[in-house]
Amino acid sequence: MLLGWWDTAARDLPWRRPDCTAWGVLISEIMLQQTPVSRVEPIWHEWLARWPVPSAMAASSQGEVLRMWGKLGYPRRAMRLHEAATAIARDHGDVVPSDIETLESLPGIGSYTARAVATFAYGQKCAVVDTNVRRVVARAVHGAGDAGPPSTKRDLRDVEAILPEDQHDAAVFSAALMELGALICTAKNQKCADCPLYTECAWQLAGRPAYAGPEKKVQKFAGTDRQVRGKLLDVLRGAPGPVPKIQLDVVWNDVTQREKCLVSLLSDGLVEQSHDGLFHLPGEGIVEQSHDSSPSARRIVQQSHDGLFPPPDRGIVQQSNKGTI
DNA sequence: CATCCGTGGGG
DNA sequence: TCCCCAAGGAT
Repeated sequence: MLLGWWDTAARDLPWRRPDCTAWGVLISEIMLQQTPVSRVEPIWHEWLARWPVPSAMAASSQGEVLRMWGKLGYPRRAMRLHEAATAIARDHGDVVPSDIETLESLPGIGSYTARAVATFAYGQKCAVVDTNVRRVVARAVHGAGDAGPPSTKRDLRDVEAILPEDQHDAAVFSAALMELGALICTAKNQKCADCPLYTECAWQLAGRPAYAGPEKKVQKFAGTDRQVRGKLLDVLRGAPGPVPKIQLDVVWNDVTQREKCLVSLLSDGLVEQSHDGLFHLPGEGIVEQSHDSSPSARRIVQQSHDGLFPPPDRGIVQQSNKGTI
């Protein structure tokens, strides 16, 4: 069945190897949220080499993490992972927690990721429900063409109901369910002929009826704030240091949307503005050696002016380093 | 519960 | 070309 198929068909991914730490598993799970394996794998290796333990990442700036994140997308994931690393180092002895409740209390870790870490890093027996699993269950168990809208409670119950008794088997089963959804029981162009569940799949036995549920909405991207934010952040990622606002202005014509997105990036902590008016990744502002008695003290250079942002009538964001008026 | 949050590759 | 995603989470 599924366990046998796993032994022969599972991909040899680095975060599945026996010597991979729970920290390595956690990083992979965060990166794999909405991002394909092929793009995650090389970055994952770089991250593990650079930050072998959570405290190592906690010691780096957020900007450094964002740079290493590169273009994996949804950079808030990187910010939250940095936050989580800080909390793990500070509150959990630099050890990734193993219980679902504690994991879920960490930023960026929801139901899926908490259960994935508990299962794949610690071998626990618990339901792991992602979009692949929901689709496999919808077909193999319910005979539907695809999963309907998520229903956390019901989805969890469905998977718990089919989990093997044995703890180790259950963990492998969970991984196999996801792998089946990723390789065979895909959303489109599914490879039923190669499926280990072919003879018992409810969908197959029912003649593979088309999906009947509510239509799934496809998110637009072109022209959205998401695209604009991506362009703005890409400028800062590509620059070695703080940049003047004019370099951000050129990436998008619509001034209103551009300003709105810049403000939202500042609000999200993905971008910072120095007192000299330049924009930079978080933690990468201009610093100078302090003249304080304490040798390690550093501070952001401050220039005299009336405030970070100019009065509303002069626009949203300060453009020069001359201060207001 | 619906919407928002990036990105690059495949059909 | 354009459309549709690909191992979610937070609000």
